[in-house]
Amino acid sequence: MNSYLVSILQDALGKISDLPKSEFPEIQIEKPRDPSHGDAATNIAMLLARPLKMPPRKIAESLIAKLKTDPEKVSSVEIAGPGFINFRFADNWLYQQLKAVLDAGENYGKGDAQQGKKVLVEFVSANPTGPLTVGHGRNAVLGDTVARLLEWSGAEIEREYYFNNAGRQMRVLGMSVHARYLQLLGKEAELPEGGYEGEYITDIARTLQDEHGDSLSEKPAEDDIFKKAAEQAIFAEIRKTLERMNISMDSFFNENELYESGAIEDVVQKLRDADLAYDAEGATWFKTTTFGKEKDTVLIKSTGEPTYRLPDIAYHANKIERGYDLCLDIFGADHIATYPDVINGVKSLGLDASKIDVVVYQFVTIVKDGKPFKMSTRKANFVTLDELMDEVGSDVTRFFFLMRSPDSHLEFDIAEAKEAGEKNPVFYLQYAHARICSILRKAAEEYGELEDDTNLSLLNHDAEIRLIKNVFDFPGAVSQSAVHREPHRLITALNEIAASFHKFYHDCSILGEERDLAMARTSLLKAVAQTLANGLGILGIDAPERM
RNA sequence: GCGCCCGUAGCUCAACCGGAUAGAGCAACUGCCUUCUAAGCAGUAGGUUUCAGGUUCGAGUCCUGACGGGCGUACCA
Repeated sequence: MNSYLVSILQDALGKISDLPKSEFPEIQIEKPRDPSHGDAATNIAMLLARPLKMPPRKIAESLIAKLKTDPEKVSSVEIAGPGFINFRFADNWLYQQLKAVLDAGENYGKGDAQQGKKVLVEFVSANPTGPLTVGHGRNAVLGDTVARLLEWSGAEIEREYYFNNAGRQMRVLGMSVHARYLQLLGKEAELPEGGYEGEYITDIARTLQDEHGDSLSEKPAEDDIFKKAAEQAIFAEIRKTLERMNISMDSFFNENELYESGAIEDVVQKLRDADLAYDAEGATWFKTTTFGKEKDTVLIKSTGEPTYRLPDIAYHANKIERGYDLCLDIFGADHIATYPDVINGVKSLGLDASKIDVVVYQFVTIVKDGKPFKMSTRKANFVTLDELMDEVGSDVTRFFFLMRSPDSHLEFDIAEAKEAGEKNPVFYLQYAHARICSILRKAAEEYGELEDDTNLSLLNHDAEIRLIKNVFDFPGAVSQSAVHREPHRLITALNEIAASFHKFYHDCSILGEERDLAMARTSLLKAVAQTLANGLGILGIDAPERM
């Protein structure tokens, strides 16, 4: 519809002015906030006021005089306010589109903006040092949902989890298990400096005890067996947690591969060749001052250990070399500072860094017992995602993380999510879907199955028209959410559909109505239920048939 | 100090690329179940969009500067 309006406006535009085509401002069609302003509006007359040196309303008048609208599509065109041109859609067009929604079914809302693109979404990527916490939840849910949105835009998606099982963190983790293991055997042992205090460490030690008795007691704390046991147990838990949240990874990428393949050394060498890396003070540096940073950045510490930036660069280079059209990273605001280094690193290797894009989300503030709660994996001060899902389920968990803009700090009130039961906004959507399903079941009993020749033009109640129009907003909401990587936009649109449905439910009945009308309304509700189900599906949330 | 994000109703947050009278939920108050699920609907109240300038037909949105909050700014990840 929008492209139709743009094309007839362009025609009319050509007739009223002799401006060269390149000077025309882009014709924007938007949906007015206030429904009394019609179904679509354009501000083109206002944009032309300056170049044409005419008052906007005058321009709008002459534009409309030349506008050839198809009465089957547009029922009225009006000038309003400072110079908006408002269009109202013809009812017949609405009915045709509604039919199209029903025909599209579970594909309704799919677009082709990313058709044929191969996209890698990397998210979660928590190192296996402990269970996933509520803090990781936003990353996990956001990443998965953005992936789903891109799938709905036609992209071919791969979900990847990047992790590092070497390094200091993991060493301390293994030593922590070792200490707990000795304690279980009744021996004196202390957690290492900065050790992991969580209960799960003892559980892992107990498993080792069950399998090996005391035969490991002479092993040094750094022995791989402790670390490996921890990694395996923790990863198993992480996978389970993700699965519970409806998240399924396609691949797990171990940072270690980058060392084994020589990719790390390769990066350093190439940077040296490009005169962007040098040795000083026992360390190897990346000349980030070349790119406008205040200081150069250490790539390899004087201990010989790389900083995380080096494998990050190698990893992103690896992703691009694997041939994706887009590599999307999901990370928290605390990692934003490293992003330019990675981009500059990748560029310096002669790769196309424009294929990398990033979704940054702001921190989650956990509110527990009415107070902000500081979490630390190491100190075992955390609420795990599993605990949260035990309380509220995965639907509520996902919804909470998605309902706010990624740019916005998210306050996650545990108590509120727990008691959320009836008040929880996710139920508003699910309830609408369940309510429709219930009606459809009863309508099928009373009137039999839908027939193809349903007379949709019987739908002319205000509540019906509003509902139809809201359903039409869905594909746009999906594509906008995908483009901006902001799932909350989709939630807003779904909320409006649900609200319009609940209003319809109140105003219009089906059972007891004359058959033709009942059938028409049943068709409408099928379209609404389908739309809600599609939308909830993108959010990874169940669309229940009964509640 | 510098960089990024944020500041909107009592609270948590929306507002599509700069559009028309800034919207929801929660909390408060008033109505609506003999009738397809009241996990709902309708209504009342609640705002100088932190402040001061600027840009223009038009600013919550863009620019500058204050103020307030978060996160960075490591040879930690």
